[in-house]
Amino acid sequence: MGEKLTTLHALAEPNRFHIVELLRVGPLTVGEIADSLKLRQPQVSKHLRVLSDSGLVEVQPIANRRIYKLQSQPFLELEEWLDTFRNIWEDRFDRLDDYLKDMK
Amino acid sequence: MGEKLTTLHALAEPNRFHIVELLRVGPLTVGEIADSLKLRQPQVSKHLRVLSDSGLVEVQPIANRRIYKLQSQPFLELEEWLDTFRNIWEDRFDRLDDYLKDMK
DNA sequence: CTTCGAAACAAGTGTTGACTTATTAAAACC
DNA sequence: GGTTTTAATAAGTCAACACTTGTTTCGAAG
Repeated sequence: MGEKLTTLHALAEPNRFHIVELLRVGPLTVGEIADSLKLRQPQVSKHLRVLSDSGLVEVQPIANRRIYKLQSQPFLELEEWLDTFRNIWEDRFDRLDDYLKDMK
Repeated sequence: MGEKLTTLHALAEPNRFHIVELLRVGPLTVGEIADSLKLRQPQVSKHLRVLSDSGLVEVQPIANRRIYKLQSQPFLELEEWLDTFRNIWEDRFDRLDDYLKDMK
């Protein structure tokens, strides 16, 4: 799976998306996230696993707890990809007409 | 569901992602996409439905055929959202230290 | 060394959704 | 009007995955 697809897949799940929004304020532990989202701890761990595998999140174990924080790379790469579409919107001197001509 | 989530969900499926990559070259009919991806026509129609519902794609019916083309808005909105993270990477004068202090 | 707290791991359940084949709808052509 | 083509819709199957409860691991503290 391409890394862009992995990133998209990780972000597309509502609760994981919510976790990312929570983490943008600052690092959080598993328990804190579980409380916020009203999810059970194991499920939160699963979601964090997916986010971690996709590189969107990083763990830092402190004693008992594991502190999760956002990681910039996947976000930046996804934004780069979206940026490659800009050219398309701009120099679209309507290609649809050309297409229709070819069809005859 | 938020529109960002809808967009992410639509893009996160590998074949739909592939369809978007095909359409960036130019508009295509259902049949052309099905041939390219080696998928059956009904499945391609389903995928296009999802893309259309999310606003990523627009239809233009010409006689028998339906021509699909990309639509810029959802891409731009998603990029805007990603852009709001830039601040975070920059002014992160490591908040992790603060967090650890609070925990004691 | 026993207990307590936090979080990962295991196994099972239910739902979502990607695919299949078959059918229908609608436009073009004979 | 019947046939052909293109694509949407319907119904059913199967796999992926979000969630549950229960158990295990591991560090800290008594």
